[in-house]
Amino acid sequence: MDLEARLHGAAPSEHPEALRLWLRMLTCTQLIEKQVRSQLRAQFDTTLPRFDLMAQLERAPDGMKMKDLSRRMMVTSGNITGITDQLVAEGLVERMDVEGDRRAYLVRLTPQGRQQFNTMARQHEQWIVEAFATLGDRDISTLYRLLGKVKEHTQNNSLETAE
Amino acid sequence: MDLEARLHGAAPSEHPEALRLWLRMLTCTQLIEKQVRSQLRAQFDTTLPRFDLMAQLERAPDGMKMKDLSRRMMVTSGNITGITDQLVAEGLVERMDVEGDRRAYLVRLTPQGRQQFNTMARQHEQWIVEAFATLGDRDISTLYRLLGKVKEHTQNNSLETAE
DNA sequence: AGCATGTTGTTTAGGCCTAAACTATTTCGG
DNA sequence: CCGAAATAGTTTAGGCCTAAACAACATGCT
Repeated sequence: MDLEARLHGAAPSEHPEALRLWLRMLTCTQLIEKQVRSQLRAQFDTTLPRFDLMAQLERAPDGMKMKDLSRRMMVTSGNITGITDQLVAEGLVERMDVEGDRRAYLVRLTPQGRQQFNTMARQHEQWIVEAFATLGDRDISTLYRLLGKVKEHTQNNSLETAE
Repeated sequence: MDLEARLHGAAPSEHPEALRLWLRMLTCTQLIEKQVRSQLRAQFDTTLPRFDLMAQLERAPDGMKMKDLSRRMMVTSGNITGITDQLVAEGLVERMDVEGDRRAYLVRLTPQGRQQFNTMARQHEQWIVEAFATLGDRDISTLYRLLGKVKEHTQNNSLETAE
């Protein structure tokens, strides 16, 4: 039922708190994400990656290059190719040539895609608000601030190790 | 580069804080998880799901039924079948008949599997400690407590909607 | 006992995701 | 200008994950 009982059976550890926190964080995101995926599927017959890609495009009315989508979504280019293909087939998104660079495409929402995304985004926000409804404004901003530190630290760290 | 700029372009929302928090939380877990996956691959030539399954078994010296693994890891039975097959092929895990129930198996670590897991678990803990190294003990326990509220709330909620 | 119902694990089809190899194009140094 | 290196996107092979259908077995009711 629960991921949070996973490790450190044999080796007595010096920092069990960080590990417990990590497992709890993972459990939370998985629970919420499962909810969101299941609702997207049930109510809109779509998937989270498709929704996420459309969410990126919604903020770029003139379209985005696939490479930029890949960077923003933190996934490989090959992955973007696949998701885009499907959204194109569903008529929600279109590839446009980039003048001045015959390698690249601009991807943008079709009017139908934009309309459908807006409907989904309203629902999506409700699901998320409900997921955190147990927390007060103060708790939410505390969480946001602390996770900000973790995010900065991890991003800097992965730059180092990637070098 | 960053998921945290995803939604609410058109519809002015009433609770943007929860949404921002969610996107940041997702970014954090994805960054850390990518690190862990990449290290598991580089250092031990294995994957996170395999590691997670072994972590479950490490705490159950007499083995676990596949259904219990499925519940604990919050994934489908079919998924457990696949991961177990691979670990069996690698000699890290074994299926044993359950006396009194000819449908089920007990899965447990082989001695080799247990040894390899302990080595990996020590490294894994280090990676996690480093991921949260920017936070003090007090921040960690605050995060842990607040996420505990989210976890309880979401678990209760999913029970309701599943009924 | 006998049958309906539920449970355990497997299989299948399909989507997501990656790393690595590949194609086509652009850019840049000389 | 020309060749080398970099970049954009695609393809491929393979692992993860799900939902749904299925086979084998267990349980419980009458």
